[in-house]
Amino acid sequence: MPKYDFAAIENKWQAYWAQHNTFVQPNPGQKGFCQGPKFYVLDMFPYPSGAGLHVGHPEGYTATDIVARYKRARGFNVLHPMGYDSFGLPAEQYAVEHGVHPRVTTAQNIANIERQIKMFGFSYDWTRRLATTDPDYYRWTQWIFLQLFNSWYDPEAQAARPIAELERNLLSGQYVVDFGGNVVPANQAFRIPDINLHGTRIGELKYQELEVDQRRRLLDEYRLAYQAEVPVNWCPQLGTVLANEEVTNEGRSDRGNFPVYRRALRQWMLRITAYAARLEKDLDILDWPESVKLMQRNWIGKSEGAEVDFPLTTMPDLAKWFERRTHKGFAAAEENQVIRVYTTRPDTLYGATYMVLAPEHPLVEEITTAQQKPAVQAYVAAAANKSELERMTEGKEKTGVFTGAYAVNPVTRRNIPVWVADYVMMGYGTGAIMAVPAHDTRDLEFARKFNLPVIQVVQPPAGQAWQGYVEDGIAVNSGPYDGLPTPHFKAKIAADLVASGLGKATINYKLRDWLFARQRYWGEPIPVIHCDKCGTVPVPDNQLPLTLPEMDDFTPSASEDPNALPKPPLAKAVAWVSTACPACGGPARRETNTMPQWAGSCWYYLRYLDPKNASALVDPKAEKYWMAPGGVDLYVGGAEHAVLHLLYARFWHKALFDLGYVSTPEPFGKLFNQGMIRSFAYRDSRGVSVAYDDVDASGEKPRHRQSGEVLTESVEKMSKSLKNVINPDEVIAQYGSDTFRLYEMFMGPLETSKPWNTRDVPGVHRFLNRVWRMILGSEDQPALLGTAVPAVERKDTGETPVLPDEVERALHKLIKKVGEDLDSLKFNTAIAALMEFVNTVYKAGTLSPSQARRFLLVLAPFAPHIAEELWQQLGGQASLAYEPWPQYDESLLAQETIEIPVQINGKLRSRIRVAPDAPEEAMLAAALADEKVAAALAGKSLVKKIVVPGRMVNLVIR
RNA sequence: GGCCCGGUGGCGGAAUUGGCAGACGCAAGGGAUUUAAAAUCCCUUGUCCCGUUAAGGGGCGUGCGGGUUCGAGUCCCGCCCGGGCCA
Repeated sequence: MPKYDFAAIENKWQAYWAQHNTFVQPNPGQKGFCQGPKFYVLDMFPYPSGAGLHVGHPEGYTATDIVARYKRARGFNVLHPMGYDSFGLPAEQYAVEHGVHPRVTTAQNIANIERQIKMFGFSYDWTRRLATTDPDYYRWTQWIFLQLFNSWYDPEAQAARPIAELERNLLSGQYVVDFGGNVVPANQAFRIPDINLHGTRIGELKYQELEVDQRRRLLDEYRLAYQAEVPVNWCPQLGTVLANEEVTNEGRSDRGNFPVYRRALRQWMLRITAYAARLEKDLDILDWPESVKLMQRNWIGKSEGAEVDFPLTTMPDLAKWFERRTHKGFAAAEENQVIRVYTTRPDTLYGATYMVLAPEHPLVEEITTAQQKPAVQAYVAAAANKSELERMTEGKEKTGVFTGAYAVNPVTRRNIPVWVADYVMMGYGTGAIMAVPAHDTRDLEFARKFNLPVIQVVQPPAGQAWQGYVEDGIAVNSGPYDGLPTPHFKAKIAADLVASGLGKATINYKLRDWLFARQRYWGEPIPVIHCDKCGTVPVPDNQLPLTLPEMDDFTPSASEDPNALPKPPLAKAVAWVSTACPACGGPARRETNTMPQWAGSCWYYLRYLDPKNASALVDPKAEKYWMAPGGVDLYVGGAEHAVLHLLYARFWHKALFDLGYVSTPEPFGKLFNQGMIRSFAYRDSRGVSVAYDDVDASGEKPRHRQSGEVLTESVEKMSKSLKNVINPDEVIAQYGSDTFRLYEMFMGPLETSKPWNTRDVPGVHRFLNRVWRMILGSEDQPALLGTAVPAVERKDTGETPVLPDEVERALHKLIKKVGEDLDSLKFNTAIAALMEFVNTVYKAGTLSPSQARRFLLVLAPFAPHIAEELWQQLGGQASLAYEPWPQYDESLLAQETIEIPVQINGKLRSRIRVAPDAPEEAMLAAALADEKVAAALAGKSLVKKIVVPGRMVNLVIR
């Protein structure tokens, strides 16, 4: 009989599957589609780096492939696609360093990574393959961007709506524009303060009363994709702005380690903040790891508190102002001469002894006294250079400057000083705070440093110091509120603030709008055109995709000068930039920023559904079939995407949902994070890393192969510098991909991080060899496969039925166990069960052809190549991929008798055999009849008897 | 500093969620087969003690200390260590 020649077998079956289109899955309405339930199982697609795959990639891919194959056997139509996230900074950097066009390197990298992926024999439907750099793909990325550009978030509908609707509502007078430039429903307009600083009535404006360019700017302010002057991480030497996560803790660029500066630059933004509430709330309906939900919740950062207005002492006729507020209520927009703060602790209002404005706060300039001006200006200028991270870091010495101005604490009516300090962020809340040093850590540090008063307003539980106590307690020094517990106080004062028109309960989010522009070449061009006459105009639909211009020099303009302005590489493509305005036909300029790397991955799961559609991003019929009701049925990937990718994709999906392009509120119903595969790293006494191949691990302690020196061993992330990277190509060459798949799944639970141990690989390989010999035998060993059939299979021949043999029973147990384990993604224990079954067969010495075939069907999801080959050897005419999953018979699993432990005083003393369904009394009787138990009981009194039917007996004696 | 995971033999890890701790695999040891080796097959293997050998028997064991319970790897309290996220 032939040996198990894994290389030949794996090549043969991979070619077979490709030739026969075994895993091509048609859409509803297409040729070959069969009605049935669907299962969409998705991998986080890889970034095709020059280094190719590492062993972490195939871990998730193998898990999803096993599920995909299992679900096919269970009769599902399975969507299992793969593609490439191929735009982005690393490709461009690589291209710059090697002097090749990114398109070329990207194509090479994709070819290499696809070759590697195909070695594993994954059952992807390769006809659905996509890359985010394909113009056919990013045409629709650009299209979605324009949908966002052409939409606004309607606060009444709580949904994205076409911007044309907003304009219609403004024209009809349903909405008006208040003097702060905000769109307000007309029926709420009376809330707008109708007196300005100079005492003249200004009221609200009708849209029609605005100039044309004012109207345009107003609408632009409300788009989901908009431009704004925002503080960004500007890295002149890379020539681009960076996302926060691309900046190190030291305030340098992740790539290249160049200095990064805070600059206010005009940038494209996406209004993800409009979706904060829904992104937070809908986490509840998702079957995701709690840790990921928690991270998203923290990132969104929902907090409940209150906005409170503090008038400045320069307010003319303060008493009148308070009186007016009582009549008119809380102002919708901020008023002049008033500082509006956001606080999560309105119950500490009586302890507010000073206020702080963020350095960027517009009031800083206005309220600073002449005397304080130089100091404040210098401070604001210095703060502008600091990164947010630097400013937020706790424990850092607090800094700040007094503005010279005073505000009135609205409840104590005392004057309190207004400071400017960089520990307050403009982007959070209102950019201003009331400081309660007694009960806020940062305020206390600040107050101590600048000698500001500290007043206790919360009584902590006995034994705790009140200074710096930030938890809930009982109110003190708070006038009429004294004695109230914190939660009651919060509720009461919120109502009271509303009544006096001084504040209102507010929900606030930490989430910021998404900076959506990079000064880069290798990204999707933002499809808009700037016209001096018409403003920002979208590229017309029929001109999409807007492709990247051919350029020889796509390096960004780097500069040592921190004040240099961004010059995106696309600006150098002069002919491409200059174009005609689609609206007026006049001369106009193309946008030269490109989209960030996250853009393409925000919606790729939708394009897989209908990847070749030229007239829509996805056909609605295909979308409904594959996505309804809960979206992707299983999404597997690394935890590093817990926040950003998954949050951005959810945001786009919700916007597309609002606009009617998708039918589910969430994209990914079930998410699973695979753990990281790490590996042993070895260092010698000098701390120098020693390569895996140079380590002799056969002795007590790992030693250097050449020098014999004892090495220290640790488990680390795989990295070049630690010389502990495992290359999947080599493992597959030596053992085959079935072994590789099996090993990665056998290492431990999918979700935990585990160390790769090459020494363990032969173990699973040995198992596959045992399977092979079990069915086909070897040169010097006959196969265990016999022609005899077990009793259950003989039933219909009329012979006397005998009890099912142990192999048959073991097989039913196996089928049940593997099914259950696959449903809960416990691959390691499923494989252990497969091994146990084979061990049983070796002990029994025989199995029938039918048993062998059923075993192969259960093995197939894990090790598909060997399963197909043996299936064919047993007479199978076609691939087993669509053979139904074998059934098991519960009654065969029931055993005649089971062994039950008997404990005396909680210690195991004996075992008895009883029927599985033996009643308590029978179990007790059997236990008491046991020799050892009787011996233990002799001379003692039985105090208590605990009998758990089918499980155990415990006797308490004294 | 806060929050969230985790800590089980020489190693990776099992353990119907409160009911026989250590499934399965690796490594190690012994045996069979072989001229020999590889491969293969079978057996042993948490640890300590008693038993001359033996059959047997017992104590201790899931990071540490306490608690709840007839019974704790699993639940509660306090600590130690490792990882992740946020600061």
